[in-house]
Amino acid sequence: MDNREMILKTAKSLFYARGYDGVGVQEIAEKSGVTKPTLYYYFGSKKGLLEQLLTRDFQLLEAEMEQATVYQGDLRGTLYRTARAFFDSVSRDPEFYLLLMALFFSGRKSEGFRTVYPFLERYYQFFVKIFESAAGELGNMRGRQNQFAVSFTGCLQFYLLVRSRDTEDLSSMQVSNEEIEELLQQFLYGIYT
Amino acid sequence: MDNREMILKTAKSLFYARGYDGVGVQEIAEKSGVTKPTLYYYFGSKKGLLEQLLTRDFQLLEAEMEQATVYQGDLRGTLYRTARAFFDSVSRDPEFYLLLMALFFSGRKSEGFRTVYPFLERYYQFFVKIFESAAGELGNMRGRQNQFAVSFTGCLQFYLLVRSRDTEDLSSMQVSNEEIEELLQQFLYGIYT
DNA sequence: CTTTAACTATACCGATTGGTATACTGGTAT
DNA sequence: ATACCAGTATACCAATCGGTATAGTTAAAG
Repeated sequence: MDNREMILKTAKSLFYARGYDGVGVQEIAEKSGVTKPTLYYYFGSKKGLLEQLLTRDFQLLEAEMEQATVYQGDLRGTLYRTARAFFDSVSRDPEFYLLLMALFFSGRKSEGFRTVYPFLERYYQFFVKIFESAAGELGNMRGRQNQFAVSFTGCLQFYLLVRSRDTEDLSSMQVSNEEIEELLQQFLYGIYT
Repeated sequence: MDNREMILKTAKSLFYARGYDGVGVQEIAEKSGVTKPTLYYYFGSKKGLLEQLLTRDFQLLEAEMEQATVYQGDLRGTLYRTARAFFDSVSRDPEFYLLLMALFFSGRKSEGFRTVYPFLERYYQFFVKIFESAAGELGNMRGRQNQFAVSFTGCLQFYLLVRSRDTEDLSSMQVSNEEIEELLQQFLYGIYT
């Protein structure tokens, strides 16, 4: 693995564990086996490092979401594929996903938040698009696409969160098809089923 | 307002805006109109400051949740009161609530997370309790209390989150009774209603 | 009048922060 | 042979980090 790659990998892991502001450039360089000027040669600044990290890992995430969220006349099926893609993405790289969440919830005026915001905004649009496409199936939405998108992502997020609460080993954070079905059932028909 | 109070207030506001790790003790002291030793006299450490801040503001939050979550033979009513109390708490002190979220999602090995975790664990139990009390109404839960609690809090959280995304002015983050009814409807009976 | 305790300021600590000036390396193109 | 260039290391910068030793200052209690 070349130095650039090594730095990105180390940074992701450290940012995940102790937060963007909690980790110094010095430590990232050391644990990557390089010196600071090398890091600054590639990334220019600490913010630049985060940006390139996000840009790279978001490409995978978006590519998967792109094809999972294609509406094929069946809301439930689309949501299922989306949820499946979502959980797969996360279990492939849990550190990255939890880093995203941390950055999203960090202070609105922090560098971390401002850097991650445009990425997450685009990501969120995939979910909105699903419900917009399903307008025929859902009847008059009265602008509720956003509410649906929010509560669906909310379900996914928090399902994951509680999972990660118990399991210290993130790599085993697999979500089964049956669990997705249950989650979907509740989302579509409520808890009285 | 005395110094201690002033420090707590300033710290909350700064931690909210730029994150626990993103704010130095120096700045908190300065903006509170005191010097660092004064701050350390009262709180002992930066972590101590955060702890006392959480302890104080959590008392209000818990007191409200305590009475809102009392089950009175009616799940929907209980959830309604809980949601109402939740949104009221948040709109009374949005900075505090968003600080909680930020800390919760911050790296598992960060000081901020470790400090806030026990508080949030207790908070979450209020939601679990609701669904446990409603066992008679919901039939065999097959251990799904947690899943319900998670997805309910998830709905609340993300409803709020998207609200706060658009409105820069947090103080106007009021959620109407009608909105709560809609949210509840969806949670209980799904989106096909 | 003095002791005590709560509180606050001056001035400092070593360590770390993000970032850089400068020089050097190895390989490649002319 | 030489000029160039991507990449790397040594050594440094001012500023800030969390935290503290010490010396007041103030007001109430004995």
